[in-house]
Amino acid sequence: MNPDSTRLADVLLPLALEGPYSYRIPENLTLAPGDYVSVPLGSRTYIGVVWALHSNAPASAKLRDVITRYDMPAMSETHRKFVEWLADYYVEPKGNVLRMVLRSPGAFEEPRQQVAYRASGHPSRRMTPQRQRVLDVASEGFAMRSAELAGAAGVGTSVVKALAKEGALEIVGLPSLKPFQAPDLNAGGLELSRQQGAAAQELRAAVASRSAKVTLFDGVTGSGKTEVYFEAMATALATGCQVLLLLPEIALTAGFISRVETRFAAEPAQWHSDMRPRERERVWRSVADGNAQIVVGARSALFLPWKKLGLIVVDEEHESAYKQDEGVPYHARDMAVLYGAIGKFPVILSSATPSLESLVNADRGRYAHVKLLDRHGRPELPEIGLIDMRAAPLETGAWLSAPLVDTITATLAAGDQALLFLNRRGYAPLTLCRACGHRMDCPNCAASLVEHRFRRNLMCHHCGHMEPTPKACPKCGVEDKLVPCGPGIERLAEEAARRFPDARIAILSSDLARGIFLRDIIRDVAKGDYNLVIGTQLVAKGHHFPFLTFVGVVDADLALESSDPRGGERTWALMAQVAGRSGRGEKPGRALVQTHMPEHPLMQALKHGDREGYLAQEKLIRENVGLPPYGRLAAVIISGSDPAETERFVRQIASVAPTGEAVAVLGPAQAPIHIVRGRHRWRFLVKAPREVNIQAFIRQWLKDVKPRGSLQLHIDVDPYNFL
DNA sequence: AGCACGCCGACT
DNA sequence: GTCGGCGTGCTC
Repeated sequence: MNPDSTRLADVLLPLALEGPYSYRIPENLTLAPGDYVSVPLGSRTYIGVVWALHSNAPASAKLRDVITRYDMPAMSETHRKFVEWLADYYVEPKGNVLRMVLRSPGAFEEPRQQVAYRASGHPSRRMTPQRQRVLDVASEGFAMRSAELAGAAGVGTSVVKALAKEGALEIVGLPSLKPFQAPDLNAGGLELSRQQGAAAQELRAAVASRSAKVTLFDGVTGSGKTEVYFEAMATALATGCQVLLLLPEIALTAGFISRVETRFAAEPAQWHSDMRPRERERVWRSVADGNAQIVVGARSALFLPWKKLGLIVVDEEHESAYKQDEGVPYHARDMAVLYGAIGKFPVILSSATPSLESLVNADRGRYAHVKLLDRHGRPELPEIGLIDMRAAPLETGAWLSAPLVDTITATLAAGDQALLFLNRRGYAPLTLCRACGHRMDCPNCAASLVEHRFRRNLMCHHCGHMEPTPKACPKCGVEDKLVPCGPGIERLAEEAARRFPDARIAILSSDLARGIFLRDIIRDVAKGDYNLVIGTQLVAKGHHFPFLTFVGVVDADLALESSDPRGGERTWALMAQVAGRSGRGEKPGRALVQTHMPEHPLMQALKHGDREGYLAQEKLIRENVGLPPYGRLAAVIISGSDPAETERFVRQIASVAPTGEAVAVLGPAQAPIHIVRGRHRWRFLVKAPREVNIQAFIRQWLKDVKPRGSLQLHIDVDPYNFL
């Protein structure tokens, strides 16, 4: 017997499989753990990763052969461990996690040679003006692709083709994937203030320690955190490591990229959901072979096949956008910390309003804590005043109280810019029939439809269902009796136009009328073309409006009213960010907040700029009830299309829940929006002390539970919404 | 994720 | 009597 015939490779496949499958290694192949291979499975072939090598055949399996090994650097042991630990932490099949790594299928195909053209020096036999222009452009020396060349000469690609055929243009092969330039570590560093210099020194020291040290970098908006962590990145790059700068998807803007580019005199690799396959492939391969040294990316950039990652910076670490809620529900900030622990490299978490989780980790001494104050020596928040809405009666159809209106009038009169913030898209969140009382609800969800006047329709914010706004009530048929209830940003704009007829109003919302681009509006606002800005959540994120001196918050109670225990944390971060939009120029900023509960500790803390007091209170509440970060939490979510069948399944799961341990299983309860996309949703919450392995508990509980038919079961470890 | 096997409704 | 719906389960 040939001893080689017993060489086996365990290959992990990007499928919902718990573990790898074994394959025979053909004699002409040499494999090592981490190699990317293609293997047969059923009637198809898949790309997988060699997880282990061994020689003892599993008893039952009918083994097949590995087909090929891809000529690509192997996945590092650190990265493989990362996949395993992540799968384990989120109670997810390893193969599902691998699938997130193999998100660039093009990277495994033979790289197509790109064809470019250059003037050969031979003239064309039949010169035309078009041909002359193409040759003029082509003679400038750079080889260009046909579309670029034709575009620059203002002709069609057929002219280029014809010249190439004649020999007047010669074909050159371009390197199939353009390499990334190496960063220049000393390029565009700005002069740092003394404060910033000290913070940079601390971060550099953390990076230089080359250990799994996590630093919470806590700096006021406008304090120049970015420039400071750039220095830490330079330190890491100097040791020959790759650096990942994670941003919430929405913050990945051209403006931010150009700051990185200026600092390091090289365009960083970018990674986000909206990339073309070719660029995706380029970045994936460049990360694998180490050519891409700096990657600026959204959360999924964690899964790039890092050759030698040496630092992760998580900007805006408190952002809920880091929590993925489809597929594998991972939290990118937490997984960045996990990667650092496995790869033994530092991680920097940066925020002006850090999450309670990170702050408590800093308190416990698990994270280092570096603070940075405002450059102008301003307090953390601008002056925030409260308007007690119980004492400020509103006319029907109006949402702006007299003090708010007066302040805006004064602000505009002074030639300054004001912002009105309302975290609600559309015109009105609710539409009722005044004749019969019918409410316009989504046919697929247990939620009301939101009227959007710009788009002239009613829309469900949970499933995307849309229907034209009807004239007559669909229930009783009476016309013109449908009335909008409550404000959305579009309706607020209407009121503002009425009250401030001379204002130049800009509306910043994710759904605008067709043909209007958010980017253009944001630019014009920053230029001062508008003096009253009305916006939803997205105005809160990082835009710099130098002329803005006043912010009015129309309804500060929205997040607090929901019974989600994180409502307070969210409200604080949102208020701090929104209020922080004002006073970024020369003049100090001011904010007024409309609330029905001015005596609420959070509102009082906002008024007094007392973050520490608010945090102490919030920590106390969480600690008393054992919520994160003082306890562990996981949600078990069951959904199904048939209500009775779903409930039966839920009861069955409830009946096998282990009891009497330190772990509490709360529920089942219907989810807050109990029908979404026609699926009925229930949820259990599992609450455990920090020292308990909650994943093991859930695995044990659900090991024999099999959702059948339309039923689905999802496990969400560290759910973002507690309720 | 595919794809095949399997058991219940409307057709040549 | 068959064609085919997609529910279930397996793939090294």
